[in-house]
Amino acid sequence: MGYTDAMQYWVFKSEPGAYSIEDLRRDKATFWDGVRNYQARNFLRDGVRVGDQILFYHSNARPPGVAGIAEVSKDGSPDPTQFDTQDPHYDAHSKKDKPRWYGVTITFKERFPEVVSLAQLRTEKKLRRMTLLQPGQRLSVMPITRDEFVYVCTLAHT
DNA sequence: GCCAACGTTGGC
DNA sequence: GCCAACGTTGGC
Repeated sequence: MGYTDAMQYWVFKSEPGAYSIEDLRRDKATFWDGVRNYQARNFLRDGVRVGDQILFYHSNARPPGVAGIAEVSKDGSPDPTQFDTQDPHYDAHSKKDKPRWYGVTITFKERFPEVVSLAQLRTEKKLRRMTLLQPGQRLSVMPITRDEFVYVCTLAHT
């Protein structure tokens, strides 16, 4: 990564029952697979780069919210689960020479002392424009600004 | 468990 | 290309 690279910031969502920040702490790194939405796929394939910073969000949790931080450690590559007939994310329409779905590798950085809840995020005026908080926003991978990333980290340590 | 907001599928 | 039906997401 050179000095000219502009670091980017993202929210990755996961249901903690499926894969939590604690799982990532245990594994140290993981391939982020199973994303089956084209807009999120485009981010993973074309936007997310090594060194980018990630807010790790727990969805369908009590409470839902940001549980910690991860960092991208490998650029996008084809998601192997799309070719695995035994995997719930198998996609019969995807071809090996033209993969439809991508994932990146992320590395554990930090588990917050407490989850910064969605409810708290909504009370923060500085986060009003954050993609995560927009009505109907359901993407599992979405971009945020550096300021938003830093601010959520501050909240986690206050 | 409910349901609103989306995305996808498939008939036409 | 339209759009109704259906499936999924995810907060509450």
